[in-house]
Amino acid sequence: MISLLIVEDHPIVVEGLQKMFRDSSFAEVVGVAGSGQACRDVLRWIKPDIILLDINLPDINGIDLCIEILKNNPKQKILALSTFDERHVIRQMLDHGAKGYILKNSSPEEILEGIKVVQEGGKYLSAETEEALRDKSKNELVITRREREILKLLSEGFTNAEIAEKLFISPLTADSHRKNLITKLNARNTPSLIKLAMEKGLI
Amino acid sequence: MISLLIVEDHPIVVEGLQKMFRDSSFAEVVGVAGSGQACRDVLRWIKPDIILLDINLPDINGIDLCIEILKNNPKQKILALSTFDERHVIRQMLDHGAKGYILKNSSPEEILEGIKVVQEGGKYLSAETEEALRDKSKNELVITRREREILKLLSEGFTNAEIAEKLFISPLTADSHRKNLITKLNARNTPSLIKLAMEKGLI
DNA sequence: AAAAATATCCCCTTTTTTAGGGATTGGCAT
DNA sequence: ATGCCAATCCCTAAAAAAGGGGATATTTTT
Repeated sequence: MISLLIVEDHPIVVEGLQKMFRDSSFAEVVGVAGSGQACRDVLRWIKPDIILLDINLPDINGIDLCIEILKNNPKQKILALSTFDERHVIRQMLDHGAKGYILKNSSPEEILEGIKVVQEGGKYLSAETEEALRDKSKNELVITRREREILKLLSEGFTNAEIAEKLFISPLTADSHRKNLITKLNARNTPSLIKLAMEKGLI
Repeated sequence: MISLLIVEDHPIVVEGLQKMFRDSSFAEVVGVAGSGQACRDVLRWIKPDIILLDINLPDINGIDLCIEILKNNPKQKILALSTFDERHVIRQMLDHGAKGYILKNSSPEEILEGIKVVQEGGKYLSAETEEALRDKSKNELVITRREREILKLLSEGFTNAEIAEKLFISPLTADSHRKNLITKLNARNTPSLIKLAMEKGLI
């Protein structure tokens, strides 16, 4: 029997998952936490085989919690749970050691399959997620730290000159970064750059 | 017994709701639809007392579906279901005749309470939702249709001149709208306007 | 240690936005 | 019917961004 900890703040979703595992024969829910803090508390007493970790928690984001959990227990198997809009997070979760990623709109079968695969030491990605990641790698969207910094400031309404002052660089440099961003994201100008960046979760 | 139709594309959430109503004594689920189209199909044969309508459906957005349903049957009671990030939508749903709004992270008690209230002809808003709306009205963020249109085009990277051409207006007019938007949202310039607009769900 | 990626800085011209304004129509609501 | 507000259009000068380059350090990665 695979033991599971559900970390998820939506009672409805928790109910749905519980039901699903009660009906299955190989996994059981040994704990439920509705927040990052609750998750920490539970983990002091319970060591589940797999943690189903929602990305959107009230007190902490999924990635940070994932990092934290794995720091304390590097072998912990974590399966990320999320809605579709957060593909950018998927990469980060997997990079930080999550063993899989499941969309909340996937079928019960898929979810149970994911649990099994992860328990056996594999990695699992929902079908749709794999597509999303493929798209992502096709786009080859790689933004540097500096560019992200500039992006943030641009989104806050600063001009090249103002950004330059803040970062102690030349306005021309700030402008170069901006232009590079526009090229990389295939935007038409700064406003559309901001939109695309926000859609991709870069801001 | 109150009859319910669940319109929701996440199987987990559907399970959770089903469970909740099975355990209750006064409401029962008479249908489930995972898309706008499925919802239309179901409604041809089933007339539920209340429709629980998710805002995020794969084929149509909740507001449009809400409008459509109410056009065909103005007395239909609709309870909107959503996550927290979509406050902006709440207003619109209620304006278009939804009878209430429930957050997916509210407790089963709240949800059942909402069902009861709506069935008795009242309106129901999750506690947190009411707060959100109050905040909103404090902000007094009122955007006209035209402004929203301009906003969208700006976010797609069109210049005043291009927008003017698309909408058959003068570039000066397009610019006026843009300036008004910047003032209304208290932005510094167009890029920051886009960011704020996206955060507030205007785009 | 060499290669690749990143960050930095520069130039020029044209287009676009910004920051102030102000003014007129047409529709909807009271 | 009258008043409000949305939508429309206009002006000017200054500032900023777009579009097109190119070049040199400085990290990182291999």
